[in-house]
Amino acid sequence: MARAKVTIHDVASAVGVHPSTVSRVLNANTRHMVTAEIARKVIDASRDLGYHPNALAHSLRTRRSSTVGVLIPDITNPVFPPILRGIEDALGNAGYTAIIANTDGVAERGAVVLDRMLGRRVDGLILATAQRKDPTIDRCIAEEVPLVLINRTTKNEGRTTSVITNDAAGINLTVAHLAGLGHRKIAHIAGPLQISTGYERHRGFIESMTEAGLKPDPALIIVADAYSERAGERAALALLDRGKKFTAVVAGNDLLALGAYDALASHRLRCPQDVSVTGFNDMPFVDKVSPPLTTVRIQHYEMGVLAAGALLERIKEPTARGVDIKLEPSLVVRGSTARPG
Amino acid sequence: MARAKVTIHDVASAVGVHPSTVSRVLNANTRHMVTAEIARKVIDASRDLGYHPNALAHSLRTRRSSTVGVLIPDITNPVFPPILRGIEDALGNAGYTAIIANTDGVAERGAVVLDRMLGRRVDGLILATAQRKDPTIDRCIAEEVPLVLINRTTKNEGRTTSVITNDAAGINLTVAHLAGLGHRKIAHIAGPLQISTGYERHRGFIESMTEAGLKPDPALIIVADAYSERAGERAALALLDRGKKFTAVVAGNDLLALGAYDALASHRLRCPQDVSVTGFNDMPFVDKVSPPLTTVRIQHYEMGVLAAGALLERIKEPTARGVDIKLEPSLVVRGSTARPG
DNA sequence: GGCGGTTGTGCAAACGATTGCAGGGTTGTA
DNA sequence: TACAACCCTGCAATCGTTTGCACAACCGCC
Repeated sequence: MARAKVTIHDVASAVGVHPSTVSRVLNANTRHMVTAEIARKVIDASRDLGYHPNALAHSLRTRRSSTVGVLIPDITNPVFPPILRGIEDALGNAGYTAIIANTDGVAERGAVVLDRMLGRRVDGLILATAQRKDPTIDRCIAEEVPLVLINRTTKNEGRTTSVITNDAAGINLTVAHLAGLGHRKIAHIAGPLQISTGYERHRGFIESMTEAGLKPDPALIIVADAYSERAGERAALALLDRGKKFTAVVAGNDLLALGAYDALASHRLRCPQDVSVTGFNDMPFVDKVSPPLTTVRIQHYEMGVLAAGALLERIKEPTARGVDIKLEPSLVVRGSTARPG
Repeated sequence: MARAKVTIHDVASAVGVHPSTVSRVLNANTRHMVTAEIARKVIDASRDLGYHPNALAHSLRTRRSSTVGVLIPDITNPVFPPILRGIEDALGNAGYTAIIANTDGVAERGAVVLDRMLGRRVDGLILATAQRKDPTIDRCIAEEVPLVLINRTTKNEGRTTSVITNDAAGINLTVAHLAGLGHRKIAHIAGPLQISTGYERHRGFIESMTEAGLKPDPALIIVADAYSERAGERAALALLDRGKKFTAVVAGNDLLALGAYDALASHRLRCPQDVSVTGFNDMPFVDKVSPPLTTVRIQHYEMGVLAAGALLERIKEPTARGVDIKLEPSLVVRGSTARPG
């Protein structure tokens, strides 16, 4: 009842003190300024009246909203929920609230979403949408909003903080695994190269092949236009159309790998007997697909927690130089890779 | 630059008018109050200065935050992302922002999260966490916060609005399908009965069995203690332990079904040759598991959109009587069901 | 030319909190 | 007893908008 109404004034007049006194009592680090007895009365009264502080008024006055914005491409992509969960848990513990928005990877949508967040006076931002060259990021830097990039990073040297995976190392694990099984003709379905993960994994692929004593064949490398099953299927079909034989395909992420499954099936190729496939991310349920996907495990939840922590740091210390936290991935071998027929 | 600073006052003094005039210009439905020429000047100036309205101040004054809270059990459960996407898309179009929080289904966490949301003065709430008897809901009703339940509903007659699936009808589809294949000994792994989905699907199971001319056998019905894979596995194992034979199991949702997969496998039972399995929700990627899961498809995204729409209605018309929107599910037959051996 | 009716703008009080400053009361010391 | 040093509490301004009200200027009309 009446929750909408009771303010600090009501509590004040109930106790018979000035609103500022109530404020001081309710504020942990000014409470010592007021007599214990009055403090108790105030606390009792605010409980009895059902007082709940108005965060809006608080934020307006203090210029801190205890809110951070999180931009992701699409919550429907299974990589993100665990990351978000990590972010929310860590922020929640610190008394912060996350506002999440989907951009679908289109810059224009990102801009309006960003506007909305800045309008809400978020204290900081976590971006999972970074492109290697990214106007959204430039804008944030210009506006001096504390910023942390997650999962993907950008070209900006030292101007941002990021929490990412060692993508090249991850790909190296897959290539080494496949080479160890005896594969020599290994294809690569790369993610979009304007995204750091696509770029780095592609670079890692070429390096790892060379390292393994294999020549990366340009005819066996194709770049998908998005991180989605459909894009993966299209890319794999295009690869098959080229007619160049291969016994394994390293996909830029799990969705692309699942798309490749479909393409192979439509060509009556069996996985792993005819073609081995690897993914990247170890997103939920890829252990249950058929065949269970061999993939690179990244630390979703931890990335979220670390990113949130890093952001809170930056909010406290906005001038600190950006750091790059790089987590090491691991290989999870399942049923989608085998010796070449 | 300097975004933090420029306010309506700055724009006003730049143009040489009073702040209230600027406010009127920037507010679509008061703009007609001011001369076209001045309006143009104000608009130009606010663009040039890079003015962005402070949503906090706006909300404080108008008592509308254009924000709604969304409570879900766990974003990591794949049913929710599509629902959330629907909610966010619909809210976004209306200029509203969603704040999402996970409760893990524990009432206490729900209470603190709710506090936080009310503190932020959300204009309304969407709950996907409803229990059949739910203190959170009672509190919302008491506080007169516009409320919409999604996916799960509650006992409160007519006091709430909800957007749910016809759960009993969905289960009926699976039972009819299995009965049609020739199954007679059909088991049921129910979801928690304090949740409406668990309750309704359980009720639907019993009805459908009777309808199909089969006697529901209490020894073949077990209630899982959560909607999770592990709970599904435990329940299925317990069922197997009872030693009573069955040739099909109707699971309360997809996660329980996947857990049942594991339990069957550990008993060297093949699906669907030895035991058929059905799920509920048709969550993403269950078409890719092995065997592809026969399940009940619900309209995730649409539920989200409808719930958001209904909430916006209620915000506009808070006294309107609650309605219950019930969406019809459909059966998707895949590889996990077959004629009994 | 005076008068009622628009029209457009300014004024100032909100919205609900926080906080620097001032003042009244108490205590301790000389 | 007087004075300095505290310790509490109240006062009032402020955060950035919105909005009811007052008021001045203008219009047309008789």
